[in-house]
Amino acid sequence: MAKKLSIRDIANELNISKTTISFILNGKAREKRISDVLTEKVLKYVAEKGYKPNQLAKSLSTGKTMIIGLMVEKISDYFFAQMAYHVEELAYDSGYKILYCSTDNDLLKTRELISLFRDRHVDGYIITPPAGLEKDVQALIDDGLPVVLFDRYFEDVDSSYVVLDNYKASYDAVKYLTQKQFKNIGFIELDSDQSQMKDRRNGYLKALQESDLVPMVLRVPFSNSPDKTMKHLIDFIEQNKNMDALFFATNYLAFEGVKALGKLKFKIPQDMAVIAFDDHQAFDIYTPTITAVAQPIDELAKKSIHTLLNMLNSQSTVYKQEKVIVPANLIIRDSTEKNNL
Amino acid sequence: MAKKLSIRDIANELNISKTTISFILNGKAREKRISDVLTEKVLKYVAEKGYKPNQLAKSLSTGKTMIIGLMVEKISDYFFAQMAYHVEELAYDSGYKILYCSTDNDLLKTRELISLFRDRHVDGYIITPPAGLEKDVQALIDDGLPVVLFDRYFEDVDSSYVVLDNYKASYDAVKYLTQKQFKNIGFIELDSDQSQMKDRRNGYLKALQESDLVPMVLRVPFSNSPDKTMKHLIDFIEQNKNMDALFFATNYLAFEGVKALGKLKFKIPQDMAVIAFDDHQAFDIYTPTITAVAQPIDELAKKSIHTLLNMLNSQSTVYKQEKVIVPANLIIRDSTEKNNL
DNA sequence: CTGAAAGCGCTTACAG
DNA sequence: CTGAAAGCGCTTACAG
Repeated sequence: MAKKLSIRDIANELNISKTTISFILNGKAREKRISDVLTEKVLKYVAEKGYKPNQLAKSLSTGKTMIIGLMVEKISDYFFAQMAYHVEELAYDSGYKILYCSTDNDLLKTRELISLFRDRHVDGYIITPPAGLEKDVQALIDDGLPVVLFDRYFEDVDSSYVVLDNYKASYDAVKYLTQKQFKNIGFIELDSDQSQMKDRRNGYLKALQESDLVPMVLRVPFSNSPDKTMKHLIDFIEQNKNMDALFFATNYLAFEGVKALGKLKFKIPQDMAVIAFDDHQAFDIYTPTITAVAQPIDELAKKSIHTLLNMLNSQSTVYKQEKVIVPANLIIRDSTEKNNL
Repeated sequence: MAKKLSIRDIANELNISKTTISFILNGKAREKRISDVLTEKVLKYVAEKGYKPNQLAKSLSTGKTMIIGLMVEKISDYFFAQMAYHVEELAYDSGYKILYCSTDNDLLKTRELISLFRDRHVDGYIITPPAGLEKDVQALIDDGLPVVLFDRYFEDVDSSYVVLDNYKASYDAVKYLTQKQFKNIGFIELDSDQSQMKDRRNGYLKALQESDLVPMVLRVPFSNSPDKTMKHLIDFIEQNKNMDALFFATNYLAFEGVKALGKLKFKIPQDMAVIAFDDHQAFDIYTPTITAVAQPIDELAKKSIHTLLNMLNSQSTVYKQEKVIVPANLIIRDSTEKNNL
């Protein structure tokens, strides 16, 4: 490999100092009152030779890496994959690159990953935190590192975050069902106390309460195999014969639920209406199409990056911690439209 | 932020040289014949203080960043998202981190991204190259940088790659249809001359030829809107009334195709059998379930990382370029099983 | 067994 | 207007 050109080589070649070149390359020629002639000459030479400064050296001396650490629950999940795509695009537009990792919602793994990212001096963090990460997030903030939590937040930590309005989204979805005259609405959620789940549950409960309806809730253990989840679902459906609608707290649960309903020979929506939280491509092609609470992922990504960039561009390291709550869209499809049949 | 401990601080504190500490930290204590007592002392101190070496400084002096550049077509696509997840896991196991980006299959964008990754001195590359990237891949190889192409390859470039056996997978899928007595099998592909598409098309043509059947091929322009794609599909289906089976070269096309068939009131598989290339979660829950050619993504990811790690661990920078071809699995579901009805 | 010193390739406070 | 020098925090060839 042809040895890469360094700033020193250029300095020698052009018989000027590294300092001058560095100033010119960093757009400080004017500020440092370097002659236009010299500036031109250096810029021309650099363009000709295709010189690119070594970012490692630059980072070591400035302390900035221009890298954002993106820690999502699982990059392969539809929601996080979309998020990653949008975040990447916006970050690159601002000159930042993305180092990513999946936490698998595992506390110890996440701690390890934060430590790795710190060793690499990433400039800022976008994190979907697993339960129990409060102290670690606080530690990042205390150390003056820009952090934006995403998808969920901690009530006890004063951090920036960008989340969906899970409570209202869930409330609206259930309200829609009650308006459609469904009376026995089951809720199927993950066994998790993270904010996003809690808010979804509370929205459901609130909407039922307003109509004097009785809650029926199934909590599916987090780390269940698909088979076990299926069994839980089937039991739940069979034990609540009077149910006429099911609200699933995640799209994954909805997939399993729809399969379970199929096995039990339930017709959707005649025998059971279905709404899923978190939209998915597949909901639009399935027959019947599935009504879903859609998260505006591009919007969530945009707000996350903007919030982070604001912190990165701030002079102080005591950041204003911004809380951003984004409304969801209820996308009505066939799985709730009994009357259209 | 509490100033981070550096190797120099430790040297001062312990009254020994940075050299000695560096040797101990890098596991060269034995080799450098440093006393066990001193080694212990240093290790203990470091553990106590939670000292972590600055990776930037380390990278600058060793020239290794322990970062792999992952350049996929689009991180949000199911296939690439899965790939990213598996690659990440395996890379982290070997101490590597992942810097990722989406090429959008855009040649200029990809060139720009390679340049950015080079500036950051990533140690190796996994790339799903867009058409036209031959010279750039060759340049990386010539400069002694480890590169593994993924999902597609260039016939004219002697590079490592890991790809599916697209030709055989496609041939087998069509062969399956002919054995099922389908006689008029249409093929719907993207208008692309990249290796993966070409191999899929050729496998289809070969299988038809062996049964003396007539090809019917629709090429959908790459950058079409969904609406336009839909129109192409509907026209194609209407103009070929005799078709009894459709083979889609990508899962995205299959989604659109299934929608189109729905609009035209075709029943699957009675009026039209369907096979999709590249499996998708949704194919298993759709009614009827969709037969698909599945790519073993974990296997592809594993081979890619292993191939790259072999190069990274090699002494020489003139690497043996490995070509890995992975077989696909035909997953038979309801959309091809007329006789079961 | 251990350390002083040079080097990786940048930036920037300071001096003139 | 421009440059010599110190510094970022590591590694390692060399010397003893």
